[in-house]
Amino acid sequence: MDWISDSDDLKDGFVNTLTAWYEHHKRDLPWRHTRNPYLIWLSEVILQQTRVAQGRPYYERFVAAYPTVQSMSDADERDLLRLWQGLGYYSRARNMHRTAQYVAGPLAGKFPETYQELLKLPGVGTYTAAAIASFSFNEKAAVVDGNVYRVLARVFGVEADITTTLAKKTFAKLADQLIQLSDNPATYNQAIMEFGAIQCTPVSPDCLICPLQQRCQAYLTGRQRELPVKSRKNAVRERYFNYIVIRQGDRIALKERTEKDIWQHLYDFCLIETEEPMEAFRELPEGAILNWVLQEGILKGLSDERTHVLSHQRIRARFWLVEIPEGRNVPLPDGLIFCKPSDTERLPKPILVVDYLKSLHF
DNA sequence: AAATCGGGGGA
DNA sequence: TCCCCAGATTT
Repeated sequence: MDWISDSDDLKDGFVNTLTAWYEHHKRDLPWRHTRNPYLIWLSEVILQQTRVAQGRPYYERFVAAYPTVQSMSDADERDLLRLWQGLGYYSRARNMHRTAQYVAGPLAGKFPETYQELLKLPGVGTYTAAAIASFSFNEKAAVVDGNVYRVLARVFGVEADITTTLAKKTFAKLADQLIQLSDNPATYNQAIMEFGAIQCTPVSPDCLICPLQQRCQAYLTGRQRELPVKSRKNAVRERYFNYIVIRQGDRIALKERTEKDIWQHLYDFCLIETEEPMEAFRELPEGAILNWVLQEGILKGLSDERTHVLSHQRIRARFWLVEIPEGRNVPLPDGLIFCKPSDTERLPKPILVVDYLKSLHF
């Protein structure tokens, strides 16, 4: 009886080839020296939508600052955000803190050990749950990330649009079939992602020395550039940020961002957003308090327009530095608070603000 | 199902 | 420029 179909044979070769390839090509990365689920989880959250080269130094700093889930649970959330500064997608840091508190508290320090249980943690979705379940506990849970979409789409010639729900299910099913054939799901999951990151890259994959070359639908039909199929392109919104940087002595007025917008719980300056570039800030229809600040203050400088690009927004920012004379007691608008240099340094801020503050020292 | 959430780096 | 990165959550 033919209980192994051609298709299964192909898949088996794929799994074995990738696993063998990995043993010879894997990078030496810090989170590959442990099975500690806390450290694996920490690395995976940091690496969500983040390149290894960018995330690695953050991982090192987080491990040094918070070596255990208990220590992270005990941390001030602002300190976590400050350490996260520059990584982007800041809700990851807050979800990370919530998970740390949940594990350290109700779970008594014991990390969940199965895919289904891991999935319940804040900030842990299908990818991260599969990663922890396999890397730490060797569960046959298939990771499906950007690398996996690309490798599977090319090798197996899957033309489904990866932005659609149906395609996600198709890829997840294929990935699940594949990992069932593996003797070591932890290694296989690492292997397919590493292969996508190093060999089967988005642009100009290194097909000439590819061990899957003669089994790759994309290579055999010259469609490496067309696969995977990804339709949706992001509309970029234009925004104009006019920052009033209120300074008195060495203190600067900062404000926590609390609205439902980018950079939640990070700190920036007094912000006036406009639909068009603003030239004369003294004519703004704003609150009386701000007007008083602007009248009492002395305009010390106006920065060039800086463009800050996010995935869905292009922000044009200008910074108006307003000096309040020492000794004068000027009430600040809404949530603004004067911060001494050490506090300004300690608070989490968007890179746009960090860069401006650096330029201020000259 | 689609929108939203950062910042950086490679080609 | 454009693409996309060890995605998750909200709308």
